[in-house]
Amino acid sequence: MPPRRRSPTDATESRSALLAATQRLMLEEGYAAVSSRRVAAEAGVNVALVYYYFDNMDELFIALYRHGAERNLERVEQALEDPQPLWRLWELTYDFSTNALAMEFMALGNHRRAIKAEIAAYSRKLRTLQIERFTSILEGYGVDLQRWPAASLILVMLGTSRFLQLEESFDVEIGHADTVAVIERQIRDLEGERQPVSKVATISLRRSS
Amino acid sequence: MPPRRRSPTDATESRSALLAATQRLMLEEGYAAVSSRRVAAEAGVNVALVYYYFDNMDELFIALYRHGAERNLERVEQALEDPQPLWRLWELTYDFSTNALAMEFMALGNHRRAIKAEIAAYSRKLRTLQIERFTSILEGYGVDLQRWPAASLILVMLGTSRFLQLEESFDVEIGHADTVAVIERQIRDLEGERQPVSKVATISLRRSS
DNA sequence: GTCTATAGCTGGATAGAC
DNA sequence: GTCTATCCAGCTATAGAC
Repeated sequence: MPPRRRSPTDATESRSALLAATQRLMLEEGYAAVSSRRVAAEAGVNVALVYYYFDNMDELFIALYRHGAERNLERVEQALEDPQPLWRLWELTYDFSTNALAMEFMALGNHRRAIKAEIAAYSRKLRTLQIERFTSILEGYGVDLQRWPAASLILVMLGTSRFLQLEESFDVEIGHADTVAVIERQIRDLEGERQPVSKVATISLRRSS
Repeated sequence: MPPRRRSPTDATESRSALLAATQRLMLEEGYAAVSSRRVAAEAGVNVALVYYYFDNMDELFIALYRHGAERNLERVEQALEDPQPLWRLWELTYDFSTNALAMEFMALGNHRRAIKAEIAAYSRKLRTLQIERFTSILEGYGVDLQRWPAASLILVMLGTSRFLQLEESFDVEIGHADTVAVIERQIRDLEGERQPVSKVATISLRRSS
């Protein structure tokens, strides 16, 4: 393919195009494929613009991470307002693209300090929120929190779904259906049959803010 | 540091040195740090030797993966012979270096076909073995396998421990102690207090082969 | 804001001497 | 088996014209 040229009228969309291209590349070819040249070509933009909009490649990654993190936090908050927060959490973490991107960032953060710090800060914030809210939700369900602390249920769900997805991206699916069935049965025991996302929740969220 | 020179007498240890250096680099700095030049320097060996012993970098990675995979398979088989196989599986997957390396390989395999295929093949083989053996082990414990298929217990354990470790490598540990406590309580319910690795198991394994 | 041009580095891989 | 030398590609980042 020839590099996509933007129409001359789309002004300072370049920054967004670079972010979008970075995400696309990370998902399709892994973070190692994201070089200034490739991301620029993919965005249909000149290489030098990468350094005009971002101090360096790390900053580009961090900008993308923050953007995704904010969106994800909003989705989690919305899920927590839903009448079936466990079902929503499960759906959220079983969403492929979110998860795959998170994995790429973790692999990337593994050897880049600035990115590592960013991920750690966000993860702590998110986890704290999840535990706090699920503690009262599960209490409402009559769960014995001494035996089953909210943190343990959340981490088991997150860990399992991430692991299943990781394996699935390698076309390994042995035992997955059994595992999903067990987890969904446990959720059903607490929240009943899964219902579609409640629109009421979104409205009440708006009302309360 | 100056590159470590080997004593002139150590003959064809170069190959092993390269493999060891690759593993060290992957663990300490991530797979992206493994270049032919760096791995050669780290092993105290000339760059050209990398291509003498391995067709290309992918083959070097695959050779290292196979070596680790074989060793791991042996350890799993030994764990399955132990009187407390669940405890042993838990310990094995909660071992840091095994896990960290596996993660690096997965990130690497994510965008290198040859490596991806290697990981997939090994994972399927390992999972099949684990499910087969744990099905009869759990049956012996009186577990209701309809409600709790062996695969689901194994995958939840593996997924959770991997996730906890991943987070811990980012210094995020919120809720981890609670989660570990819950899982270890469940194991204790089935296998009693954790005992040190049984030597008898190793002997009986030898006898039966 | 966008581009060209370029410096300076690191990478994979090979040819050929010893 | 081991080494030197080398080719060529791709990368980050900057200077400076427009």
